[in-house]
Amino acid sequence: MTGPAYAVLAGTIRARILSGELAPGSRLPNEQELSADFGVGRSTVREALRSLASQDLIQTTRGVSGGSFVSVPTVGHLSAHLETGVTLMAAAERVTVGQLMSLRHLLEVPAAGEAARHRTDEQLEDLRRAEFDPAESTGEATYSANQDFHLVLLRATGNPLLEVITAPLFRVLATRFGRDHAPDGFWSCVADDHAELHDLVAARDADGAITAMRRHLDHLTGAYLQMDRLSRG
Amino acid sequence: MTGPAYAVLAGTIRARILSGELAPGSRLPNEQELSADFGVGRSTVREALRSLASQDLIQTTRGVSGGSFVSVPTVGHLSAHLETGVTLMAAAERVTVGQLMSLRHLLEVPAAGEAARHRTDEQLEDLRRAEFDPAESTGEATYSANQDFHLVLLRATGNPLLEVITAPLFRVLATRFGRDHAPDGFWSCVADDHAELHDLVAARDADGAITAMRRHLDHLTGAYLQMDRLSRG
DNA sequence: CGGCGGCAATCGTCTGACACTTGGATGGAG
DNA sequence: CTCCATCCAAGTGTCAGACGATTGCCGCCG
Repeated sequence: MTGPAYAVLAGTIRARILSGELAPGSRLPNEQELSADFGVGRSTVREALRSLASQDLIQTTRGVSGGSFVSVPTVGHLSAHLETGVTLMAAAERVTVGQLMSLRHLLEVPAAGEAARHRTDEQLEDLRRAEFDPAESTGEATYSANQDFHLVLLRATGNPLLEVITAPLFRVLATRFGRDHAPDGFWSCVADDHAELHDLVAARDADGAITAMRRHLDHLTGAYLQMDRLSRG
Repeated sequence: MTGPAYAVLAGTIRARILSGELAPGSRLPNEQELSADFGVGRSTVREALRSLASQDLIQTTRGVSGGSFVSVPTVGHLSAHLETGVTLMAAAERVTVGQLMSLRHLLEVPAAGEAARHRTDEQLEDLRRAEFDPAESTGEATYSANQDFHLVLLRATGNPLLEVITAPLFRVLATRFGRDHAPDGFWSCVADDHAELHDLVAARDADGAITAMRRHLDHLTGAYLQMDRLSRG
């Protein structure tokens, strides 16, 4: 094993978690024991634990019943990590707006069909709540509701990975363009598209939802590309 | 600000990186300065830095020219994080083999078409190198080459996000089923599919590549599902 | 029986010290 | 003048010890 002791230790524990030797929910030895077991100082142990914690592999609590517990990363955790990574890659111009939207097409168009087929009544209700009236709400609320609509639709497919992967993509786009001045009629067009999608999902019309989503994403792509050109001069 | 000091500090620095205030490549103050600036001990600073480092937001080196430098996460970093997350979600049975393969379909089938359109001669050569002869190589080598073939194909699309997202999916499947006993003729079928895909990409036949990839993934799905049923009894 | 205070376990934080790594500066040999 | 070995300075890496903060439990007292 090479590298600093904290990295070696983190790698060792990490491997034990990944291999299932340390089951989710189980408790790691306390910091003094780890320190003694591996023959390193407690600071070194703590640095290794911080490393694991920031990857959501463990969770640490204080108090008499405290300690470090193996935790299963949630959809939200994974999604958040992916979002920061994609944000930075986009900022470094290694990823373009067109590439982001192209991936959304690949994922969200079939997802709309799946959602139309598998949605529950409760999910349909969630979808309705995520609609908005562009004439009444402020920019902040519309921009948040816009994300929610797509999020709920992804969730209704029943495949959690779809949400993990796709949510970061549109969150990156939304935080980048949410504040900019959108073209005239953009938000009302979005609201119309969402309403249409809602109705098609309600009717379980998978083919219709697929077509509508494709058109909706085409609208978004056009608007985003236009805003992107403007912001770059 | 709530929570432990190391978390607050990590969040503060993290926000400065995400906002662009700390540019990629720039150097953070050394640990003593950070300690003084934020009024915390050096151990606390170090725990915050380990946290950021394990998210690939900074990179720390030793020596006189050492320190912590803001770093842009690479495709490999992101991909690796996603892989561990998906591995754990799959282990916790929150994600099924079918769902993993369904996502591969969504992403890799169109990717094959894109690769056929945009591939360079060099990438075609990489693709050829990633083929294998099931009669000659051992299980270990075939299993690694199988991954490489799909990886190279994704890379040839020119969209780095496609690789980031898709590579973890098939790596998870490969590490899970790579050691198991595959059905008779599985590997030679895979080799034939790869050879066919290579030829279609060479001929820049996008539609053909799409069809071939769809069939190839159908083969894989069948084999994986069968192995999955066996391993569960 | 219920509230309340102490108690123990554990993490959180600070201080100070020293070892290790690295790259440049220095100085002598050829 | 060039080249190589050596020393030095700036950082991170690691350890030991101490004390504070938090939390849940247990026993005491009303």
